[in-house]
Amino acid sequence: MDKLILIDGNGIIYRAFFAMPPLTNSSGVHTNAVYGFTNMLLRLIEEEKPTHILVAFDAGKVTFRHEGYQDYKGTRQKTPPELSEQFPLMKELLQAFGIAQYELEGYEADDIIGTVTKLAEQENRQVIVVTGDKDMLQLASDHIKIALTRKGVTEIEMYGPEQVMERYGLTPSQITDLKGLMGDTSDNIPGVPGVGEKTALKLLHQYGSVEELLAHTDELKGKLKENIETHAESARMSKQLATIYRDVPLTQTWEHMKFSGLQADTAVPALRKLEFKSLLERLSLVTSGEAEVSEQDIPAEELNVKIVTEQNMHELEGALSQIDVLHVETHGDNPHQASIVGIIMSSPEEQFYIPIELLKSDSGRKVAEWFADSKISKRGYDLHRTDLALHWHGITFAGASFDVQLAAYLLDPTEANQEISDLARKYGLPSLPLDEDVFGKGAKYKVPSEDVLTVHLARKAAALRKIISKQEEELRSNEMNRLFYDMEMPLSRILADMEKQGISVHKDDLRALGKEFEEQLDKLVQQIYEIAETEFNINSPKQLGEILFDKLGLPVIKKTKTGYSTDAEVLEKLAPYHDIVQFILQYRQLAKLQSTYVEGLLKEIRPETGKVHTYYRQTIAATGRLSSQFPNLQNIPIRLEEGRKIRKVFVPSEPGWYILAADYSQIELRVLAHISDDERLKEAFLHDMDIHTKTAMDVFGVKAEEVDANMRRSAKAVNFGIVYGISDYGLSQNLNIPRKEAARFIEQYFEVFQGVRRYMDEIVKEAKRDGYVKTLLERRRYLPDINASNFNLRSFAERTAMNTPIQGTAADIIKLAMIQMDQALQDHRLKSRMLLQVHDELVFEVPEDELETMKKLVPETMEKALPLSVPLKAEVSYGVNWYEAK
DNA sequence: GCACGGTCG
DNA sequence: CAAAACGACCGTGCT
Repeated sequence: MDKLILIDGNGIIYRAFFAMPPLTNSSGVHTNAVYGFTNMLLRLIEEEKPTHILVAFDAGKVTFRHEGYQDYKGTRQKTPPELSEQFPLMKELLQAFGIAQYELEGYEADDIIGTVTKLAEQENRQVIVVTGDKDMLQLASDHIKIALTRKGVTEIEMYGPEQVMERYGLTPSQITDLKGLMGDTSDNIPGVPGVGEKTALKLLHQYGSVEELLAHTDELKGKLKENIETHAESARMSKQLATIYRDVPLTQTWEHMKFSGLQADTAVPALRKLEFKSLLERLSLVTSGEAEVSEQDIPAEELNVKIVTEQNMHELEGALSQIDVLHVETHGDNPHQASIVGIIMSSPEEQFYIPIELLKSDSGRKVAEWFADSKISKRGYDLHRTDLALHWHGITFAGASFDVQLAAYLLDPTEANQEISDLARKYGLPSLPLDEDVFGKGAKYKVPSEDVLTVHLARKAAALRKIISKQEEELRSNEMNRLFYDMEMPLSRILADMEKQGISVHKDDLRALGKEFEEQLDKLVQQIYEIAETEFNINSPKQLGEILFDKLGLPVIKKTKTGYSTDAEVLEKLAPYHDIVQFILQYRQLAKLQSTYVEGLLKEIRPETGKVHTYYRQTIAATGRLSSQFPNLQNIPIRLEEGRKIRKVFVPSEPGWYILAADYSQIELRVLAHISDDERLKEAFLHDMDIHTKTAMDVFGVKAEEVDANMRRSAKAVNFGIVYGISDYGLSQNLNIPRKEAARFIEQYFEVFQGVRRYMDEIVKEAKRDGYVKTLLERRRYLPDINASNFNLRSFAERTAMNTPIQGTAADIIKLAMIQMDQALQDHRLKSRMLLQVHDELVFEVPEDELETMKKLVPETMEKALPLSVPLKAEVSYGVNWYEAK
């Protein structure tokens, strides 16, 4: 028999909010009401096993128009933002649960419930109405039970007509009479003064209804008689007000309310997102079908995994054409130095574990050829790392066609480090033991026995196959196929090539530079100790703070969480007070160069090649940018001359070759001009004007020749601010001016660049509506805090909404340029090699006879990478080292 | 492992 | 009023 659970959405979430202790997820969004609601919901599903569920909401976005729920507090009050931010979360969760929700403009949840129960009545269906509002008892009947929440929402009490009679001695329909007499202050139902529940019940037991009572007021006496006669109209009206409307023009049919059990693949990720761990555990009790087994590991026998030896190698060779998933387990953060722990080659029917030594040996030749064949497509997790690790073990890897890690990154670039087990859980697949549990963590890392290892890797491969089909669907529905298959996948191979190639570092010159720094540092240290009249660790901000502020009594400009701030900004301000400060600033600068760029870089040079091989990570930056590690070659000094010298040690790897570098000019502002479609900004770039000068002219309303250095500097800061998601405070800090003045600049900017203002407004609105923002090429970034009540979180999300499409589109563009450049080098049969990417810059090493070609080809390719409504501009230069390529 | 500070785009 | 620019990595000190 059908059973419908009908929930008063607003009422329950409101009660849950006040009943539950405050609860926030790790990013500070309140979730307590959603938690309470969900807890109750899961319990009801378990206990009542409904076939249909509908959650009714008041129409309108955040305003409570309905009154019934507010008897809790006794007075009307505005919905706190901590609660209103939970409505979208709740609705999203219901959707993930496959539970119908309904709201209709101009009607309250009560009205919808009244109407649905009326229809159910007519069709002989069973309904449980879940509400905190006693008024609803009027709906009780043989078919309709009212589940009244008590103590918030954790307990419910079920009312049929008998229970109503037991409790009040009234029939359900008399509940309206009761309200008519006693009223309800929170609902603005006046009732009759002086009549409370007791009197009202007594009168109703005697007369049955408001009408009947009013017809017999002559039988009453004293004050009561007077009150009732005076307020007879109020009593009638109050009864009317308390009567639930039951004729809403519904568009939702019975079929829409159907509930066929929670589906783990959507419910699990939704609960995980909310960080409801205890509910996740309960979920297995109420999910249907497949999900029942989802908590279990796949039994080892079912994996059908074979360990490959010289003897049975032919079996693997025979199955090669069936292998559709590959997993290479590596150990070590740096893939250029990673060990290979194990390799699983997996087909839907059987899986093969092949030891790396066997693969390297003569007997493994055929399999190694399979790995190297770019025409054979390989699917797996982090194939970029796989490629590098295998490369340094002498195995060529080619033909990557689907990388699960990369797909997971595109589907949610902010979710950090999504391991295979995390993804299996996300998609409700059979669970995997954690790597941490199999191998141990950090220093305790240990490769388990071959049996254990083999089974673990086979489980991973089996999970990958299923994850891939889920991701294929998700990529397609997010319209990310082009981004994935035509951009990130091909780029992954190009990055690996660049990294394997590496860039030569002139070790002796670097050591010599270190020597120079050393001598200067020694002098500075002595001078600092002398002035301080004591020796201390200058590298310790704590000790330095004590010297500057306690001992020397300099004014405290800024504090950190743990004590005095001693950063460069503070020291600059302190410089006029004391000579020591200049020395400390110089010390800091040199110490940084020495430790990070001389010593750090020296450690990363491979003795065999004299090169550094960075590792570009494609799945870290939330905006779509690359990051660089071991060493980071994206933050080599350039702004100050002392540091810039470091660039002299980056040299071509072949004699007579050159380093050639090309960088995009103002790519982010050009992107902004395109996506905001701002006429003024577009015009500036169409005429290739100096954008900061042009901004100064427009903002300050002066001619080009009237723009002084200071105006240009301010305009430049404003342009940066615009790209970062402007705030008057941020600008005021940057320019060291009062906030009000910064606010004026911004206002003037927006007056002129109205298209930019429109873009900023629109993108934030879009983010609030969709929960994410996109780049030109459909790269997404979710912004869960965009509707947060916490000002900080919300503001941050808003700035991110403004910045990400800009920074992200710029990242898209240079990635396209790299792919096209890689192709161009092949097409032109050039020996030149692409070595580095630094966000808006590409660095090559080029033989002399290709210089002329490359000087044209590189900027042209970069400029054509993605046609926009404004031209892209790339500037090229070259020299005998990276320093000279300026 | 976290806090701080500094380097880049 | 609050609190603040966007995105990264890495070395040192200290718990």
